[in-house]
Amino acid sequence: MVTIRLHNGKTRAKEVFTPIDPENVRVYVCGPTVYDRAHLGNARPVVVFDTLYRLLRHVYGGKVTYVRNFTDVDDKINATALARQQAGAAGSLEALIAERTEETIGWYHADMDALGALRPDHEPRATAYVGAMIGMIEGLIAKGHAYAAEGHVLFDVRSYPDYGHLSGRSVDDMIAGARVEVAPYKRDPMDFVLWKPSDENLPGWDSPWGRGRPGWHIECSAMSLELLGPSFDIHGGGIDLQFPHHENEIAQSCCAHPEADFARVWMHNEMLQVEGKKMSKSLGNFFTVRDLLDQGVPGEVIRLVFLGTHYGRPMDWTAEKAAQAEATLRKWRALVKGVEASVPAEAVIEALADDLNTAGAIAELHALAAKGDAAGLKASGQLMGLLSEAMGDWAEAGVDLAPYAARLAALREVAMVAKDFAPVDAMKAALVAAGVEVRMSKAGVELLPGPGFDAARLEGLL
RNA sequence: GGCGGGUUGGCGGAGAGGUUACGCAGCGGAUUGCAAAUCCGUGAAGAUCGGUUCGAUUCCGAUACCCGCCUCCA
Repeated sequence: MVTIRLHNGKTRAKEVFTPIDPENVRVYVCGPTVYDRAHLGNARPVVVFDTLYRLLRHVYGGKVTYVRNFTDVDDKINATALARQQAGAAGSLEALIAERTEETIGWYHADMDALGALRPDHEPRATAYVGAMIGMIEGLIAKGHAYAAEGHVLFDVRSYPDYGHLSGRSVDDMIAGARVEVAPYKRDPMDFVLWKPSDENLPGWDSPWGRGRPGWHIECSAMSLELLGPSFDIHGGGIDLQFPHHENEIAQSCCAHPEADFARVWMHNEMLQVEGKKMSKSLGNFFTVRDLLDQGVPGEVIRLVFLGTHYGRPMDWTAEKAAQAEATLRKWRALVKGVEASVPAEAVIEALADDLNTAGAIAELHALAAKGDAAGLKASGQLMGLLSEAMGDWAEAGVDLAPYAARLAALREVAMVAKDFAPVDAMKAALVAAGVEVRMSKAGVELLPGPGFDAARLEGLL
């Protein structure tokens, strides 16, 4: 059995990973709020934890349960639906909200599929678990960890001494530096909402505290409990969620089930950056996965760029990296074409097992390519979600280049005798201009589609 | 202000207390009608200042700069 080591954010140390139940390794990752297209930053945790999922499945023989939720209760979704209704869209607010979340989930699936991310075993929607959330909130009130006030239910952070442990903060420090306005009904400024009232313009569910909707944090606590139980192995998400979201999840879940561990290992991916800054709408450096795909950047290329940097470090997205990744993948794809995958290389598995050292694993892929082990390269790449048949269409020419190769070879034969290479060079230049890589040797002529290949520009070359 | 992360060769980016990361680019060579591709070889590093050590880029401390969180942004 391969020893997996993971950096545990709870202990701030790299630890040997030992599953609670090797027959069912359980992972929960915070998924998207489905109000709009996923931006490139949203894709990083997807690729990171997809790679973890693939590794765990490889090591534990597929006995892994991976849950990633959809947050479909959110004020931004409500706002979109309300705006559509006010613009004259037909249907109830609930129906318009459902329409919005449905289309967004569809986009999300399409975009993440393009990155080679496997679908998780469960993708729960928060709206389907409101009953479980209400039950959990009732339990917290009964245990003295939460209180109702003015239609809200709040978590009492002072009732949980470990509050702040994950993010390394003390409640007193947080209050000192807090910039939030404190609602008058809070017992402590850091108390957070478990349930809040909804007016008639907002979706709501009946509860012991009146018609309302759940707070964000309780959603993940309830869904992980329902699908994975009170103790599970790994909880993942972006580092920006560490506080307050994950801190609050821990408080809720550990207070509701003090006998259990909740998540044993916490993994956080660092932020994706563009030009050295976090991607955000306010900075104007914002673009979606779909934008890149539409620009012709293949999902496989995006994935390889992501895997080039360790998940725990900030990663800068640049066009230069995309170009290099594309060139690398073209080379590898040419090498593994038509080859049957064997088994993933030991060195690749070792690298991945070392806290998901994907950059190290890529170095091993280069080593396999240099050795000419195409079968091992293919299998190893596929373990990392690369080099699959399904993702490879972008690297294909889409047209048969053989006739062009034959034509060029014929011109060359003539030129060799006539000592006039002008016609050969002219055709070669045209092919290169169309993005074709031209390889001539004693053995003959070989043509391959290269970066920026454009079949339309082959017109008239035969 | 509080908390956390980072600073590696021209660029990207890892591991390791002492031995080549790796990729791209560069340089030299083989090969080629010329190229491309490929192959062989090769130079180049660890923010600054201290400390521990026989030895640190790797451990510890300080300084500088960068980034993130503290706002339901992954």
